[in-house]
Amino acid sequence: MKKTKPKYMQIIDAAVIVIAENGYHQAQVSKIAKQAGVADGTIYLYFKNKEDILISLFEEKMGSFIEEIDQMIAGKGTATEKLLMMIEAHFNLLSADHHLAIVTQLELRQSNKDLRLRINDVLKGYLKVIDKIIIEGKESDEFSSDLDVRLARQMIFGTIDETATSWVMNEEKYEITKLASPVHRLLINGFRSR
Amino acid sequence: MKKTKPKYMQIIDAAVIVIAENGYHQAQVSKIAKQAGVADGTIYLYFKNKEDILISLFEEKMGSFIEEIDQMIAGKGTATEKLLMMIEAHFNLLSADHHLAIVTQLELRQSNKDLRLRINDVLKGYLKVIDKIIIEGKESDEFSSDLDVRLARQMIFGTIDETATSWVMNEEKYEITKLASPVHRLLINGFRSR
Amino acid sequence: MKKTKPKYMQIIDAAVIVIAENGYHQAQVSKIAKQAGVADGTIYLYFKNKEDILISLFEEKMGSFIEEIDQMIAGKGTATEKLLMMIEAHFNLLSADHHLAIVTQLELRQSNKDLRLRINDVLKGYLKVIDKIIIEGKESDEFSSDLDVRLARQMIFGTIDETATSWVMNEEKYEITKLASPVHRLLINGFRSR
Amino acid sequence: MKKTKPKYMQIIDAAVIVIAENGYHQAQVSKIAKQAGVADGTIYLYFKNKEDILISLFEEKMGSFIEEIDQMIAGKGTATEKLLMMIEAHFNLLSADHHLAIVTQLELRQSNKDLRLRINDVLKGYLKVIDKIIIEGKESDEFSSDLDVRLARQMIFGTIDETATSWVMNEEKYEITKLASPVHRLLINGFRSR
DNA sequence: CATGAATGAGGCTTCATTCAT
DNA sequence: CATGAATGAAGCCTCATTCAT
Repeated sequence: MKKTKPKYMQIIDAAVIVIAENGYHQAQVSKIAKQAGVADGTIYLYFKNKEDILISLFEEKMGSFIEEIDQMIAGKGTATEKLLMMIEAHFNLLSADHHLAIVTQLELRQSNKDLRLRINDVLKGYLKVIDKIIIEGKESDEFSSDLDVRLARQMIFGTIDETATSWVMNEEKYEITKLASPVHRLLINGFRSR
Repeated sequence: MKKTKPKYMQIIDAAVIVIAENGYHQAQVSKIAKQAGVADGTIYLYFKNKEDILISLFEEKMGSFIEEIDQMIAGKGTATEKLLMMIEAHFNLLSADHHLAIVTQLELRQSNKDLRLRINDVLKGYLKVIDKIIIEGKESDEFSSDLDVRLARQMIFGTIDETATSWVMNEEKYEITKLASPVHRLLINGFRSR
Repeated sequence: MKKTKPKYMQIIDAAVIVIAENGYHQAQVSKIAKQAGVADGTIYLYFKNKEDILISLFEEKMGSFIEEIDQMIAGKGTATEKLLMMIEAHFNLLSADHHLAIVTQLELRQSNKDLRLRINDVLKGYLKVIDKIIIEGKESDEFSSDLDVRLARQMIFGTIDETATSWVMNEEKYEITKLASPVHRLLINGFRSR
Repeated sequence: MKKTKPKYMQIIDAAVIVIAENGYHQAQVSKIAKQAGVADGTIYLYFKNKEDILISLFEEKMGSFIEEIDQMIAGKGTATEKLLMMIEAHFNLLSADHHLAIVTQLELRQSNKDLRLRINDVLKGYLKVIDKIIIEGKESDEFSSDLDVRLARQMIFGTIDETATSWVMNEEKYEITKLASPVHRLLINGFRSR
């Protein structure tokens, strides 16, 4: 509904820019409104409150990304190949959108516990995709049959996330996209049945 | 110096409890003072400002932990064994101190960028310990000679951190200490030369 | 700009009253807001901070006074007559506004060095007006040709200021406006060429 | 009594230095104590409270100055000569003690109304000396018989004070002692019977 | 739909003073 | 006499949200 109105995405995109350039705690509603070219009050016609902007931001940006991933890896290829595709897609996304990388890896983590719980809800979709790959890998005997799915998922997500955060913190001095393959190899090595 | 005065640690311990029980943004100085059993102003005889309490908290708790780890793994054992000791020590620390686990895994991450940079300085000591183990493992041929140290470090740290955060977020429903061994095995599998 | 908005002067007038009645150090922002009939936060829509209220107060009240004086004495009359007009205008201003007299002669002097420097900037305009009169008097030979302008200025300003301060400190028990003429005579006697 | 103890003057001298170098509002009791080489608490063995230090400071420094003046001008000379001696003594005092000049002309004026009233009590002794000179001058017919004593006193004090304050504000760039004679001449011109 | 002026709660920090040693 | 660690009251300012226009 609201989401089809042009100002909805306009405000979210403004929020990404403002947060990336000013930091989470300096991203006042009035600043986002000015960046979006609307009045402060207009924000509240599209979002319940400030937290709602941030949740929606994460849902729109990461939610659509997760769906893409899900479709991208549907059917074709082995679990090993799918994992590579996923990591590559993840690193490509961050590499392509400088502002979004800063916001998701650094700034949004400063949000309070409530907001982080809501963000985790969105991430659960991502974790499910990871779980699907792991289970598929175990069934196809690519991965060890006694591989603990939760641990493997935490390893994959933790490694990708830490790699991405380090890269952003180092001011993106190197090409993160080139890390997809070696990261993938390390993970697969750990999971492989032998 | 300051650190030998009993009130210094008294205030830090109070801060851990107050932050864990009320959350980062609800941890007012007055609350910490009351918990420590001192007057508000007394805090400022031992700490420059509120941020200084939090930095000191992290330095005292994690800094000493890192030193312990460093000494614990000095000399004895293979890199593989040392990595296990480190993971066990990390999980034991969090498991033994419920409040500290919440503070370091969840609450302190809400701090602003300045504080997080200072926290990262402390963590660098931890990352150095990890690096030492990795390099030792490569030299002893336990780990693959073409293992990228930075990637391996990010994999180790990311996996441990994500495992710990998930555990805290799940309200510590399971024994995280039991995860040390399987986490270790997964990591070693990934690094092993073959 | 701001200055045309009614609340701007409303807040400044409130500040004069609150400072006069409570003293400089007891003039909290919340008290000024209440006196002005606005919320505390509204103050900060019109002033950068508390100091800005006080500077603006002085600029508005004295600044406009100085401009008035400047225009009043433009052209018409001798230097001697102009000096009288100036002294009368000054005493009339204080006499007409009890609160303002207290604020400018007693309370605002308690401000810190920064604020006092800003206040001095405003006063420089007044000193320039005085200087103009002195120079004119010297040129017209009303005043001695070897009269030191700086000294004469300090004598005029010092005498007026001390007279006013004494009057306020004596709780305005006598009519200060009646002092304009004798003060003027004394000063002119001192300056006269003979 | 207390005043004969060496630490009494030690603390007052420390206060002058601390206030001159840090400003009135940055002259904390602890800073004065450190400068005096005593413990904070020791201050309160010699002074009732902080205000008492400042009043005592003014009493000791200006009080003794006023007594000196009073004796210096006793008997000898005309009123005109006495006025010159007084102005010279005043300017010499400020010129000889840089710190004291800053404290009395700039910093102590920031004190609250109560303290300033107490300071005025001390100054009354000075004003009495001035009054004596004026009355003597009127009786000897040096000054006009219809000279208003209060106005003349305010003129003398206001001029001296403004001259001194301007000199301190201009960072004492010129020799204030050289101004005694011309200031004196201007005042005498104003008062002279003719 | 859109505006933007107005609201008002809430917390970190300073520093004069005390008093047990 | 002297110390100095401890006290605790008190205020400026920010910014998410509302609502009259």
